[in-house]
Amino acid sequence: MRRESYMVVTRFPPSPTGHLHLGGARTALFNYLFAKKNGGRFILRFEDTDRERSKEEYVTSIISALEWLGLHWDEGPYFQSKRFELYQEYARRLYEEGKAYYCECSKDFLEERKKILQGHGLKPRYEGFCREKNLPPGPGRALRIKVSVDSEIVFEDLLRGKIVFPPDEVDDFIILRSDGTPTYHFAVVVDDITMGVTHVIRGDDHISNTPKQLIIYEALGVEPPKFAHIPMVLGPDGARLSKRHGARSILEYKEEGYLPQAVINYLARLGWGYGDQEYFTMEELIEKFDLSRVNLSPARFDPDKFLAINAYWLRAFSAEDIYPHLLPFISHYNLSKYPKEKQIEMVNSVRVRVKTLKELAEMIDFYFFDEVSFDESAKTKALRPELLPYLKAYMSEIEGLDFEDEKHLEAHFREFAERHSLKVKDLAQAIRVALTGKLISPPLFEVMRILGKVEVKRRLEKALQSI
RNA sequence: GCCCCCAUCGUCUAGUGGUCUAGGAUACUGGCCUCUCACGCCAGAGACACGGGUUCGAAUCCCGUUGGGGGCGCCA
Repeated sequence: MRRESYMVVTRFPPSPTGHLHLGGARTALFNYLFAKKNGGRFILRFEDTDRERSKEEYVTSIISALEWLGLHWDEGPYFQSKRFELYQEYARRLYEEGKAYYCECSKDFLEERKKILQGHGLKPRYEGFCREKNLPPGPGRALRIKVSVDSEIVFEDLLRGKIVFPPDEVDDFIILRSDGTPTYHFAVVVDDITMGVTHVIRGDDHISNTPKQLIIYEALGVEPPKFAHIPMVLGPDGARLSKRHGARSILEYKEEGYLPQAVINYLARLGWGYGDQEYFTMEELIEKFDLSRVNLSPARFDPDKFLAINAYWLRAFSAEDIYPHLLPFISHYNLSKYPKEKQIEMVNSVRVRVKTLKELAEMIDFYFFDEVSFDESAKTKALRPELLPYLKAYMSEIEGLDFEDEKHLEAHFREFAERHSLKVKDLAQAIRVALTGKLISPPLFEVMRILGKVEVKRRLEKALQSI
């Protein structure tokens, strides 16, 4: 019989007990990239065997985060909660083959034994009380796998090479809870087998779990997949990611004005490098991603660098590409005030000055004001009374200027300043505040051109009245 | 406590025994540019955790120490 042609299959198996955070997103990304790079399939599977903690809202939020990032799955989403019969079938097989047995030990009793063992400085483990009892299934009985390992447990990690565990590392652990639901390790293995997963790329916090899963593969008589344990993402303080920093939902970064491209780029560079290259599009990542270049040590999340990468993509993309992402941030502005081409020009003029879409939106808000709202300190600083006569003179002169021509506006402005022995800077700042309400704005003549002659005159007049 | 993983500038990394007086990015400092703020450009400061080996030669290989991370559930 001919074997089916070899195809790479990876999966991302979040448990819907929280939002998708940076660590999870990076695991998803690496699995996605590896699959795409090798022309394989990428599966999404929700590990929701813990019905207590699993929430529908997290399923929804994880899915939209993945979609926003552009991490499209080829199969799924599967839900373990809908596959219980399958796990029970596999478990029954092990039981019938004598590779698993029912255990009637109570949780309290087990808890007590654990404490005693720990008290003796031993690793807490199940001591096999029910192993030889030959108990049939029954209420309150959990199914344990019979573990008899007489040599070291070894597996070849794609990144780290051989990883060796002592023979007594694993005890007779539970694969089916007393309520008949599967435990994590068992469900994962059955799923990976039935879904044809060839490469398991996951956080290195799973290294210590791998022996258990290897034992299940062995009992089931199935060749295990290849494993690649990638280092975890740590918080800026080097501790585990917590709510305070990176454990925030990916969707929160979306709301703060990060581009999906920036998130992908930042995540890719956390624990992976490609020479001196810093910026990658998804296409480039798919082309260049390689497990052998994945770092082995945990990486800290650095908000500054993340921001810098976002700022880079804000500059690198065209204003047209950025615009759709910006829309949600400016939707409450009076957008009908300007045609889309002018809005695009606004984006163009400020995108090098901001680091997020949110900041971008804030920087162009003045264009849409009916009444300029002044920053008081800016006003006192720049709109000084002694400038009043000059501003009036300037206002009367702009009547004859071509506002479509920035160069023309600027030339006249400089000439005007010189004629009145004014510093260009002083006059510019005064007009800037008059038009925008702020000390910081896009280049003045660009602002004037986009605003148009009528609006500029109107705003100048208003400002002069208030001095 | 037991077991596992890891170790280059503050941070992310390049580096796979000689090309390393260790490169890039970010953050920081100074300068240039300049109508503001940015962008950009130039310059500066900043690291191979420590101790033993192996080798003619080690950031690169081995061992130990220290430090960091993770696992040890009828959670995932």
